[in-house]
Amino acid sequence: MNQAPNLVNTLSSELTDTLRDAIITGEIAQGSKLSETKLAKQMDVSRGPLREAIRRLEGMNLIHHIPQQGARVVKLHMNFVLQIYEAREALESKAVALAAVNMSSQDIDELHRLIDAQAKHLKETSGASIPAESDYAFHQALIQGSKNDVIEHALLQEIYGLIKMFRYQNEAARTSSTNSLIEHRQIVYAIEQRDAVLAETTMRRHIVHARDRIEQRFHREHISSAAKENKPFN
Amino acid sequence: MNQAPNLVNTLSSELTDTLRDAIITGEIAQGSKLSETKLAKQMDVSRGPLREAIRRLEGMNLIHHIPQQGARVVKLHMNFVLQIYEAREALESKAVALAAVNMSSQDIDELHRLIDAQAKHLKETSGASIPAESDYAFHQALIQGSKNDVIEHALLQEIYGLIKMFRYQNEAARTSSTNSLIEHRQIVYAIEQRDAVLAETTMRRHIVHARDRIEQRFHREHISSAAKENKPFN
DNA sequence: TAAGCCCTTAATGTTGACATTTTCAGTCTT
DNA sequence: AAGACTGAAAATGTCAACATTAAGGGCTTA
Repeated sequence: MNQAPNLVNTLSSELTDTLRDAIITGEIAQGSKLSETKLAKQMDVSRGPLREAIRRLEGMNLIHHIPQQGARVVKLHMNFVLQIYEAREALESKAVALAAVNMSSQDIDELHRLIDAQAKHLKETSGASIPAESDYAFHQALIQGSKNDVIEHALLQEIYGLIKMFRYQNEAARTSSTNSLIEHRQIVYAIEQRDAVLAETTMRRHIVHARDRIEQRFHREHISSAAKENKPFN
Repeated sequence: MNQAPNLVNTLSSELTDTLRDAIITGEIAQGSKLSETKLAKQMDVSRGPLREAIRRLEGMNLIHHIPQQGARVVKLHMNFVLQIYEAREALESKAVALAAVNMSSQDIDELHRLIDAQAKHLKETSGASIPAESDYAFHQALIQGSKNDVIEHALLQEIYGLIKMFRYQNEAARTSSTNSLIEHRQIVYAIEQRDAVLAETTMRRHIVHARDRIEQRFHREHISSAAKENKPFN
């Protein structure tokens, strides 16, 4: 009598989620040290599960750990953010190319539902930006549509945590309105046509656009500053 | 009086390396369970550091862990291997495109040294295959030449462990002789010309070739077997 | 004989204490 | 006053024991 896919949350996995969210939202600041003893007291758990959570977050690129010195939250330098988007470009463009081949028609229907929800939201709020959660849901559906576990793991576990962190802590980095929706439609259209090359190209452009907006915004805000590469982004 | 970048190996990191090698070589078989209690006794350590090592290997995709049930070594199905190579294709082709822009001339000199060593080896052994270590060194130099930490991490921590595991446990999957060397030369040439597009295209072809050889070999060896996708590779 | 239940056993999850290393403040020396 | 040394305090690394959950064998029963 089991079968049920274990909703049982182990303490260590709960801690992972809690810390992950705290890092993404900036509740735990970039570059700040994660003291095991302090956190353990503060959250009223022992250090064992906490250490495991930290190891996992290390694997998610959210934390940098130095032996015998402890763990720190990563800092989102401009260069680092651009590197994140380069990795995302490589992986997610490949993901949609595979999705164009591997998605079922039910999977594609789901894409339409997600896009329609975005369109409805834009209409109702008359042109504001797409909610972050809705955008993630769309991209996640695409990524899972690739049916490639390795790419899915790399994107969802290693890349998207960083992207969420960056977007959450940078007001202006939220996905921009109608342009994104148009690009989303183009991607779904390409997948519907089972056109892997078109899907890949369109997604690549979608991400490069996002990357370019970030770069331009940074240059606008730090025009006269030297050594801009090593300055923290916000 | 320190500065020295800490050669001090913590026990948990030593365990990580030991287990990693044991998994890659097949000393610990694919799909077999990693019992914490048994391993701890066997290696004469406590379970704490061992658990951390297992978490890290989990992040490297070498181990699959199910809460309350334990950890198992991954199985290299054909489909999984092909997925690994698809992820590698996406990431490493982007890596060399970036390397063509970002590598210093000293970095490129190093590439030449690595290739010359391969050529020398082929000459001396008259056409045998390039040693695995030499091939890894070359690809690692390229990847690090991208100067992109995210891509580097994804490839070196998540992908290459699996590739080494696959190659080590499949005699015939070793890199094949002179063709590879030619392709290596072409990649270095493209980087020297600072031609990102050419470098990317050449690397993509290099990896697709490897992937195709794997697929063909599998089909040759399992012609009449149904459900070949879910059969373990070796 | 096969299916289901119970109980024993063993494994994973968690905790608190101990060991070792790092950090840092205070002192001393030049 | 600047720098190096010393020692106390705190942090990370490690260990062994406890708690809880899953796994396996034997029994009963249909």
